Amino acid sequence: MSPRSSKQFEEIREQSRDKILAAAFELFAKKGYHNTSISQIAKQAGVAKGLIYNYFEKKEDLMTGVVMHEFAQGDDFLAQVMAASPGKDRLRMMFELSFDFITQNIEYQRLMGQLSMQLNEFPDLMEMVKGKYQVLLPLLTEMLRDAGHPEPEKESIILGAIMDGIGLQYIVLGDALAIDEIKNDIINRYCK
Amino acid sequence: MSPRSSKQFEEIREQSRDKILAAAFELFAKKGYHNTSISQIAKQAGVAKGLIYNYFEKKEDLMTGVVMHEFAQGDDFLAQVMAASPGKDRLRMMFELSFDFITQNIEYQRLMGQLSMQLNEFPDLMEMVKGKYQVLLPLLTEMLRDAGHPEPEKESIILGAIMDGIGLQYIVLGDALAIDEIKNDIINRYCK
Amino acid sequence: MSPRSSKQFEEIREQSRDKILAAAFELFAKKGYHNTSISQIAKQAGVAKGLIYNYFEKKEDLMTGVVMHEFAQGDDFLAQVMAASPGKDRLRMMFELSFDFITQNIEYQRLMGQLSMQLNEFPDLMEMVKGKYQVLLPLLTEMLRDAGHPEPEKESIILGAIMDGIGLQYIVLGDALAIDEIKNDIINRYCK
Amino acid sequence: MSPRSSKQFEEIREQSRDKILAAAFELFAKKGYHNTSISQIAKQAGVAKGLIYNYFEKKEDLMTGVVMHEFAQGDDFLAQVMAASPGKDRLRMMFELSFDFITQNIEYQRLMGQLSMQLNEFPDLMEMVKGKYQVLLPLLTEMLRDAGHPEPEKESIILGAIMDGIGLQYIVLGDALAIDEIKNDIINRYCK
DNA sequence: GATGAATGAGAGTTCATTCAT
DNA sequence: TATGAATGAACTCTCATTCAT
Repeated sequence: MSPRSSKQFEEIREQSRDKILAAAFELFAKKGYHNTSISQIAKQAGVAKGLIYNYFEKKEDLMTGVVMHEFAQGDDFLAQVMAASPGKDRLRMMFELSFDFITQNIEYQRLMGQLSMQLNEFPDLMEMVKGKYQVLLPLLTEMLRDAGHPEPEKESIILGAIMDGIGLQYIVLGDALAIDEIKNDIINRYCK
Repeated sequence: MSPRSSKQFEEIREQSRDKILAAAFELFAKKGYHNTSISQIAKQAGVAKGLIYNYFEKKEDLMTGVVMHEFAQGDDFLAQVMAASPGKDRLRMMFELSFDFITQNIEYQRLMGQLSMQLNEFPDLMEMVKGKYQVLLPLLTEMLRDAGHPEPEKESIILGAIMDGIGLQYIVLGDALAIDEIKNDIINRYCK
Repeated sequence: MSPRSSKQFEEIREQSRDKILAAAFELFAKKGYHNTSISQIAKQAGVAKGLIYNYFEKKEDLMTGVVMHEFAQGDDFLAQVMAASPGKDRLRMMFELSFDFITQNIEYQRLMGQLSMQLNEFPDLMEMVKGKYQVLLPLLTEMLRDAGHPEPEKESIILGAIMDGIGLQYIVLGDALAIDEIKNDIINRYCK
Repeated sequence: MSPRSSKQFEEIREQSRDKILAAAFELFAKKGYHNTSISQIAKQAGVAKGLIYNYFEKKEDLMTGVVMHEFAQGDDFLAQVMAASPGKDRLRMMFELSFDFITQNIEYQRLMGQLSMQLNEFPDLMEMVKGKYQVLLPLLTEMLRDAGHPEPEKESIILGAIMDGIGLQYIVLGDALAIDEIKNDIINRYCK
């Protein structure tokens, strides 16, 4: 009957929090934020409705939590890209991983897409998303410069738009979009 | 005394329907479909809540109605593009109008963006949107061919993605996106 | 362009009123009073919704109108019974017509049934229905007396209950009720 | 501190459910199903409107719940009848209890009456009501046979109709129906 | 007499949030 | 920490009724 150590509590908290975030992510992405109820998230997470409010003050905070959690995993993505040697190799690696991501994490895409269209609803996230763009764009510029592109500043903007546009179209068209051919085309263009 | 003629009734109906559609469009775009209530639309349109149901069976039908109404105006866009002489001129015209549209009809962009992220919620519109893409892509291919591009099929897909991506980024970043420079860059690339 | 005579107006009024009453009767009986909307009645009657309010102040009055109209036709029923010669013949005629009525006018039965269960909702009709009972019961007593029954007062009450009960059961059970056998049994009992 | 045990929850649930059912029963019987709103039931039960939907998915299910609850109590009635010794005594007991029931549970009568007139609206209940009839009729036949009636099959049908008819008339006429005299008459007829 | 667009109160229902345990 | 019963505001949708024509 000894009281649990604060470390044990911490672990329990983290486990519950993760279960809730995972459930929320899946449901928000699949059915949309407004079509997902707290009850459904609780059921999916296997916890009681009330518990969610121990970790998140409002439903909106759940969305914020989910997005931040997913963003954190975006760092893995970046790390993998950066692990490749600078130049065309790294650029190719970036494309490979990006196209894999687009096709395999369509849930994530959809969630971010919803978010982007409704950023005024989630003011906390607005800055975070904008910041993400401001961070990624220079990295992309650098990759292009390393790969020998003559106008890396201009090109990075265009390339960023291309990748966003492909993600968007994949959400809408699904496999009706010949994404493998597009991928090859893009790699040929930028990595010779 | 005598009842209104059916033509009179038709006019009245059209006016009311238009008021409702305009209000719904504005609110759906600004606040999102689920964040917009029928009451708000009614108030914005200056009609009673119940009247909306004389024209649209369900809230979902309002969304469908709005999108179809906006799509119809997309035909004007196309007509203007086609009015330019084939070749680089037409391509340039397309870019000019597209960038104008992106910056001036951000409401429309936002509505379409939301729709794309939530297409499974509006099955009627799903097909319409896909169909739109299938129609526009070949036109774009043709314009590129007329403009002397060596690989118009491949390029049209990339160009489509670019334009979608720019629209998406403009929604998120707003004027933080240097859209005029992008426009000039694009025009230089494709129209020499 | 001569003004219509008041007699012509009267005819038009009566036609419209009858169409409305017929539609209301059918729908009230089939779907129930509360499940029938004025719009549905108007459509079924082939008139505009507003016209109904030229003839009936409120929806409730429509119910009253329908019931009174149907009651009036109950007089035909009575007349037919009375046309038979007094005694067992008349009683038999009453049974024949009653059972025919039960099986053929189930709509009417259902309407009256609803009404009976909800009389407090239609105070105007309350007295009318009670009055009907007070009128029919003595007639039944008389028929039984003419047919030679030893205790016609008591028996008429029982017989009235029997007929009401059979009607009720027929509404619920439909053809699962062996109504022909019951009819024969009853006729044997009362008409030797 | 610690959450309530599931047994505690169950008790709470049962109490609330009963309050709601009791309120719904009273209001449905008095004012009719369609004239009773969920708000009124909630107020009468002393709970919030939303709570009702923790226990019943739809308003229709409330009706089903009410009827099943009342039916269950009908078993008590049967048990009491069966407690009397077979033969005329049991039959007399059945009459005594039935007439008591008719005059004392007019709410129940009215509810069942409404239900019968609107069975197509409650398909779940339809079968239950028919089943009830199929069960009770043979019991009645048996009682008549035990009481020495020469034609118990035929008579049970007539007797069932009589009792139904009396109940119906009592709903409509109330105390204008000389129900005590009828009761004595019936008992004299069937129990010598 | 006849039309149907318009109104708005009120219905059934959902759901984020609270709270006693 | 964890539970789920309870709340009530807000939602979508219906419909009796009105009224200008």
